[in-house]
Amino acid sequence: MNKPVSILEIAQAAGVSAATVSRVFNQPNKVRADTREMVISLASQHDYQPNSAASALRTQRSKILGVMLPTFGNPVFAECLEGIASQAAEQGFGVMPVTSDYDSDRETKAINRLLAKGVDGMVLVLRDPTNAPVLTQLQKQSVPFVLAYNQHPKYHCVGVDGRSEVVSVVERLRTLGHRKIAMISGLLSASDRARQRYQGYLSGMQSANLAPIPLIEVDFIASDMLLLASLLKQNATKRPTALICSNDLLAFRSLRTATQCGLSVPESLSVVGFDGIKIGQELSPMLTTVIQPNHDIGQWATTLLIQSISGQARSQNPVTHNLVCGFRLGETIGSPPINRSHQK
Amino acid sequence: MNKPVSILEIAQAAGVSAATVSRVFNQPNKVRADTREMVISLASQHDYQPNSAASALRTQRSKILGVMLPTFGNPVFAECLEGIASQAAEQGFGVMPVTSDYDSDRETKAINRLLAKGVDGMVLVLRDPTNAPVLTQLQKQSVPFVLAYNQHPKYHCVGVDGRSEVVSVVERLRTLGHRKIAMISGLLSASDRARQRYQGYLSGMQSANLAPIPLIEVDFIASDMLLLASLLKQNATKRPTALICSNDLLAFRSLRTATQCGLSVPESLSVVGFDGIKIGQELSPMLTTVIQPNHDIGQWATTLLIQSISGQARSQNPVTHNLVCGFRLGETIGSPPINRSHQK
DNA sequence: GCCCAAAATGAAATCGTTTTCATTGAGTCT
DNA sequence: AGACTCAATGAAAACGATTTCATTTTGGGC
Repeated sequence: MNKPVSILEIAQAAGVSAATVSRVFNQPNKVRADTREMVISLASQHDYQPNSAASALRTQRSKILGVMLPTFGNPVFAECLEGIASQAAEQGFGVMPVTSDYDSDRETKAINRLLAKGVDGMVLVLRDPTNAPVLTQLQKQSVPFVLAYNQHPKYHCVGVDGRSEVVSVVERLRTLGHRKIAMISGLLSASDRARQRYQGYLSGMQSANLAPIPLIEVDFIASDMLLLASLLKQNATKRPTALICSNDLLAFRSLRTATQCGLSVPESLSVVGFDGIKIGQELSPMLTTVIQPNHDIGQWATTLLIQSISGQARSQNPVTHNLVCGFRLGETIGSPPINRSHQK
Repeated sequence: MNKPVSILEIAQAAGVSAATVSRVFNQPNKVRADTREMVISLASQHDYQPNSAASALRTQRSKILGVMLPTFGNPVFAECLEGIASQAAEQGFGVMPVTSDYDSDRETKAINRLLAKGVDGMVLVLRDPTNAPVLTQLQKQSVPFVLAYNQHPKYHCVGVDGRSEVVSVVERLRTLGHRKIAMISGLLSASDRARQRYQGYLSGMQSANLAPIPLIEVDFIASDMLLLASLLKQNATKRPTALICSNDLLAFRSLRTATQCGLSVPESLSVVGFDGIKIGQELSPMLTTVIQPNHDIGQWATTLLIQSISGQARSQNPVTHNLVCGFRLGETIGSPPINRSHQK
């Protein structure tokens, strides 16, 4: 019903040209102080808001950032999105998120949807950046993007060094006395992060001089915790005394599986997660886990992205920021049970 | 580097006018089949994508929906957002979410940011729609919106009937033999949903002929579970045998508090949540809770919103959809402990 | 073969900004 | 006072689609 006021009406009311009004908002220092103030007060009186479509059309900038995440359901990405959105808002950008559900085809489609909406750039969390033809397409169209959580030498990346973090976890468990340390993960083929963390496990075990146990790889969708269950049901001399979980959600499942197998945590089994999602600290026992700075990852990725959009980037070269993780010493780890059968 | 192709170039390549190309995409039946096909193939050959800003400017429709949520961190809203985004995408809309962190001022600012970006309408989850002047502002500017989770007779709403759901919970507990049933909630002043659920508690207790216990009201931000703790530390004849939590996150905290007070769940205390967030079923004990159809709420709200944007709404009158909730019978409720001191 | 209605197409105006380029005016220096 | 510089402003041309209105085709009926 109410038509929004245009820049012309403000110009008319102020007795200046549209150009001047435009300058008041975009290059205020180019306008004499008194006219500037009059225009501003007039504009706010009339509730003037520059039409974003017109502005986008003229400047070829929508001031919208695309964001692609696997899902909003995992608090890791929800927290990250919060970081992205707040930083973007700070700088006058809006964000448009889409989800891929860990599926390559959907990733491509989702990115194309973002492209169709004319975003100025994107923050992407990919299933696996190694062979993602969509990235070269983006480069060809010269759409700026930053990868979050992923690692790739040729692109801007913001994340954590999952490998070394897991190495520390192994060390820590080793220090507590654990020698049979297992790892459980989602499908390695579905995530470069999972692979990275697994590398950390292998290399941590090696430097600790311990024999690695074959990875327990589960399809996250199906609730097949059977593998883990059968491992945990072995007798005490065979079964692992500690379990490193590739992510917190998996850790929750593992805790439940352990309980169902009659193992108490941390007395009979130590469990460590990876992600540091907040809910973990509300539970009993409180989850011990590596805390990723999800909010900061989002924030940094956004800052970097906006820089490369506005061409303020120091260099053209891809930049990788690995932020440091925290560690939450919860209630799910302890010393391994003493083994009466005293196997050397 | 690569400039995107415009409609003119396609028109030129096809030997037709821009108008025809436009029609091919917007009113295909108005174009002869053979020219239509030639244009389509040419367009896809050249990777033509209509410029969204130009289209938005001309049609005065951005095809973007604003979404305001309290936070992404609560899986309830994350799941809802997923529903919104998928439904929006289905209909060719993008979504632009912002968060208010349960703060009224931020709500207003967030909504203004959405307005500045030129969204076609909004899905809003408000702290409390009762006195939200921002809504009348939206009406005055005739920006369509739909409330999710909130209830208000004058606006479109999609949510659940929290009141009657809690009544059922009380009944259920009563059937199990509970008579001392308490409720814990976030600040009532901060959420109409919390009030609604509390009403359900009161009215459920009344029809069950039980004396209600004063509400345990906690500020969610501060981790003051002390009130609950002191209640639970009373002796067995005084303390409640069942606790209804106004939301799942609070239920997790309560479970932890109970454990810390030395009460086992469900043997000494039954706990019921409200929300049905997925993580609840991964835990031990699995949380018993009312399952809100979060995804569907988002989906419906979006459908309704798009209808009222495109003027297909059946009537002008505000519509309220209350979707039915499910119930997850987890492992946190049971019969109350037998009280030896046999108080009548 | 001709006429007419209906279908298909095109020319041009329009959406509301931003920005270039030209112009005016005010101040400075000799 | 005259010449010149620099700041402040305005007129008008984009940006790329959609849509109205006029014009051309097409096809049917006789």
